Amino acid sequence: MSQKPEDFFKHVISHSKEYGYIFQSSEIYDGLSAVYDYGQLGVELKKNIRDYWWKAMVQLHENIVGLDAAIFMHPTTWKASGHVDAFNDPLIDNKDSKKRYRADVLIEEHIAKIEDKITKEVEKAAKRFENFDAAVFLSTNARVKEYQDKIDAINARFKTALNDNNLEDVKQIIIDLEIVCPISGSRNWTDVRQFNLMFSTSMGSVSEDANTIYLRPETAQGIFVNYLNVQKTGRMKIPFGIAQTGKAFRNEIVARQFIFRMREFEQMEMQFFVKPGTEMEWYEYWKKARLNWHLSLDLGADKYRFHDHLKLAHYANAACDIEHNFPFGFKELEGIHSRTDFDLKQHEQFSGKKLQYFDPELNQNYVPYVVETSVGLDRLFLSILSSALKEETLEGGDTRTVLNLPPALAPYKAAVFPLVKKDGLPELAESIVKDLKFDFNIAYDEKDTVGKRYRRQDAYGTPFCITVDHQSLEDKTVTVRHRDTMIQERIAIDKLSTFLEERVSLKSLLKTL
RNA sequence: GCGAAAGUAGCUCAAUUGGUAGAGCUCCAGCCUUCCAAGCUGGAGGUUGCGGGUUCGAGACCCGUCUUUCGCUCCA
Repeated sequence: MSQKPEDFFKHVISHSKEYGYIFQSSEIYDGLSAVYDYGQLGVELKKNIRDYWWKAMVQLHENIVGLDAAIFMHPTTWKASGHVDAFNDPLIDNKDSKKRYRADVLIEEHIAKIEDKITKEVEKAAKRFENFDAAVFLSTNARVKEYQDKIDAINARFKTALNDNNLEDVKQIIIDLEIVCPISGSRNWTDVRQFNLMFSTSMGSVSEDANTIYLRPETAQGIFVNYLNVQKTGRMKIPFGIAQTGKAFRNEIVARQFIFRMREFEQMEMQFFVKPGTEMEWYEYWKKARLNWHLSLDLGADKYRFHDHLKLAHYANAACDIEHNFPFGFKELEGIHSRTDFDLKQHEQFSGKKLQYFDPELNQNYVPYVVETSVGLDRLFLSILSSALKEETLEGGDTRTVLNLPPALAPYKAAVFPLVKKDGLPELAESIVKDLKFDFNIAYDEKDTVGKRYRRQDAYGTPFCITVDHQSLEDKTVTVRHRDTMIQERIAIDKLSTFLEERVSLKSLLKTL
């Protein structure tokens, strides 16, 4: 398509709405920012993607089992995971440069500058004196002490301000320290605001007794807190995995790009528990396995790439993303992280419960290491929909809009048409629908010319159209028209079920893995 | 959150310097009976995102607000 990426993305969005894939939430009330609903076709596609992932992960791996943990979790969970601290960033804007900074980072950078001065003093002194003892110098030199006192004072004040949630004082610290914006060089700051990326609500009907609880910002913790339950009751032996799909919620400051970054979204995660020291092997294994899964959708190998994280999160010793080429460029689709034993250790510490595994081969206990695969279902949906949407120019200059969805994921597997709405053709067509509908989601349409109906199903992404004509009454065969090639072939009615099964079932897709 | 652009029927878009809100497609009911969106007849669908202001008169101008896309920012 000779469209600008931006225009193509708008086309994806309008197509999604026009054909019932995605609607904006609460649209009649002007919508809710960055929240979307899945329509009648969208819910089918989403369900099929989820099913394909689930079967590929759980059904095809005897050492992976499923879980469905609640969205609400004990508040301490989020202290242990680090989300309470990490998701509470005090932010401040410079009014002149319009740049936003984390207030704590600005203050820490200021402290770092003072520390540099100390280092320089030490270096100077080291050159001047023989037998220089840095430790003695640090504790005795007046200038160094002055610097150090300054640092301690700032730290103490900042810590108090944060603990008391005293954002005015955080701003005052920045003003008192005469911190300037690196871009504009000005001290024209806004107030400090706290952005809590976790949604909270209260549990219990009596408000005084109400406990603040959070809507989970990730599904992983539900797996970690249940890891021992599953291991014991499922008699799981390491290495083993726990898979889960479900909603997570993040109060993003900026949530945009259609369903790419939503405030409410669905994750599909698998946490794989391994013996410490073997995690890199498994990390490589899952990198390959997950990329392979994406490639099986046949949307084009050039649309995927790995992006290795150079800066690792506090919990990880290796991490990468599988990125997909969205209409707005390569962006993260799935993350594969080697999370070490960080999460389980944290939960051991905060809960006081042992979360260890007894390894019969080693005859010893240990906290397993975890390799995580985490994919956004909504992002996957968007990657498939935007890769599948095509505006084709046919011979003769005609254009058609077609969704080349992987057949196994398409909302409708086939559509059945009577060529004309008389002569008993609708009755025969309906009897075919009746027969197929137990195994496949089938559409029926008898309105408008058959060509128009074909194009309508192309826009839906239906891989096959089955047309009943007068010959069908004679010899019990029908025309099957292929979505992608538009080629037609004649098939016996009693062979339809097998024909579809081979081409549109999840089984056919799973076998390619 | 800052900046830019935009918001008119289900979709894509019109509407002279401010002067009666329209078209195509879609949809619905019928006619026609045709294997790739194109025939005929009729019909439905709108307080122009919302609220206020200027004006004799606002879809258009001004202010506010909501939503979307883009850039910056953020993304444990």
